[in-house]
Amino acid sequence: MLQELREGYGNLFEKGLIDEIMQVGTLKDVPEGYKLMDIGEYVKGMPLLISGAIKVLREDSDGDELLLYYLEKGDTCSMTLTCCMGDAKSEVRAIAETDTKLIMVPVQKMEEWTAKYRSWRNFVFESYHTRLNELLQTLDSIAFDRMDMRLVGYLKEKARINKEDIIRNTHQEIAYELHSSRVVISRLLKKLEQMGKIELHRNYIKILKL
Amino acid sequence: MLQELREGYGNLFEKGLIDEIMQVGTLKDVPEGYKLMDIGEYVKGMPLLISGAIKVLREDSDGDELLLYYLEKGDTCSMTLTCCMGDAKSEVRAIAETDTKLIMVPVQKMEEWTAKYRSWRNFVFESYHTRLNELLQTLDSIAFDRMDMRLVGYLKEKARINKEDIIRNTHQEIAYELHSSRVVISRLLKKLEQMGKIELHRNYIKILKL
DNA sequence: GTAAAACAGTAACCTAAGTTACAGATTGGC
DNA sequence: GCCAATCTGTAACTTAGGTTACTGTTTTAC
Repeated sequence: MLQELREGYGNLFEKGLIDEIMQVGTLKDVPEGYKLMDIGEYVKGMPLLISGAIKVLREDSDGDELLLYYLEKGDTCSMTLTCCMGDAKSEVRAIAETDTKLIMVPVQKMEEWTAKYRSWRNFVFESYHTRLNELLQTLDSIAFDRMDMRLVGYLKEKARINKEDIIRNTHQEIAYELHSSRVVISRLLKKLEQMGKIELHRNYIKILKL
Repeated sequence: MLQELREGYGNLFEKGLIDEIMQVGTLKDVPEGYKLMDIGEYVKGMPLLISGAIKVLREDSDGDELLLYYLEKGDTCSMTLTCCMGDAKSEVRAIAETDTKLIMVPVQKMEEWTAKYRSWRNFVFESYHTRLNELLQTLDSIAFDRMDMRLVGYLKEKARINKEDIIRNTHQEIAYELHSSRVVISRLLKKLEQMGKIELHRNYIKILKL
């Protein structure tokens, strides 16, 4: 675990903090598709991502989903952060987008470290900052962009996160995450294909130039 | 200032912190409509609200606006919080919705107090928590609700914030904050009037039962 | 191998909401 | 008082995107 910690957080955290994390943290490997957290669940630990990616989703009362953002190496879940203090329930769902390696830290340490370690404070606030901004960007795209632009953004981001130019999803799955319908997504994807920007296949999409 | 501080934050903050705020904070009265912060500006101070309300808005590249949420007594701006650590620019605009009284605290104290005072840490995290959740609710309403529902929610919230059942705004102003067009808002408002839920007048709307 | 399920393409249609245009009423400046 | 600006109401039209329905193809289960 020490190696992973040093690699991802070594230049962020001071020595003492690294030691403490080593003592109370547990290294976990989660497979793609694994549900790390669901809406209404209580938060038990705080994840520090080492590798892979986690998608964070919102769901409304009818069960409609909406992708909020991805967490990557060096990120942590700010939703978790807020929940640690009061023992509040999660407002979001978190699912491993790829195979993911992370360190779980018990929430009890949060408060203590915030007082004790400057680097931890910085990390926590930095984390809030990026997460809030990503949430704002998601909100922007929903409020201001049309579906075709949102779809292009989605494909780009997904390709970046998965580090390949192939999106291994059905149209239906994409529709879920963008909170649209399968027919609409198929329609727009077909347009993108006709523009020569992507190539459509069964169960996957090849990105040419977006 | 001491009285205001005790009233709004007395049971939240410990004695030492109250003293420090007294030393470095400045009490300010801002009139309705005053712009406290704009997009791209650097954050200089952190507001602790005593009375009144502040609306927080997002703007896209075309200048289209969108109301995010209101800040009230006991609230602070979490955008400011994140900005304090790194010296980042503001991502949002903040305008006094009503005449507002607040205490401005220089951002330099943030870091120090977070380490020093337990009550300050709790306040900061609590603040993040509520703000993130409000942002999520705003996002929900944009992603999942139709404009008529959003309008009803807007009127309700505005009435609550202003503590009266009269909304002193033109249809155009409402359209801006909901990121819609005047004609659409007029249309929907007329429907609400026909349902007996509101009463329309020039420059104001009377809420009957929503 | 065969039946069932999953996936994608497409057409026809519907609706919420944005746009343009214009008219009448009220208000404010002078 | 008078003109200009502001505010609201309404009609006609457009469009993005959601819905339903029905293909044919590929994959999976048995």
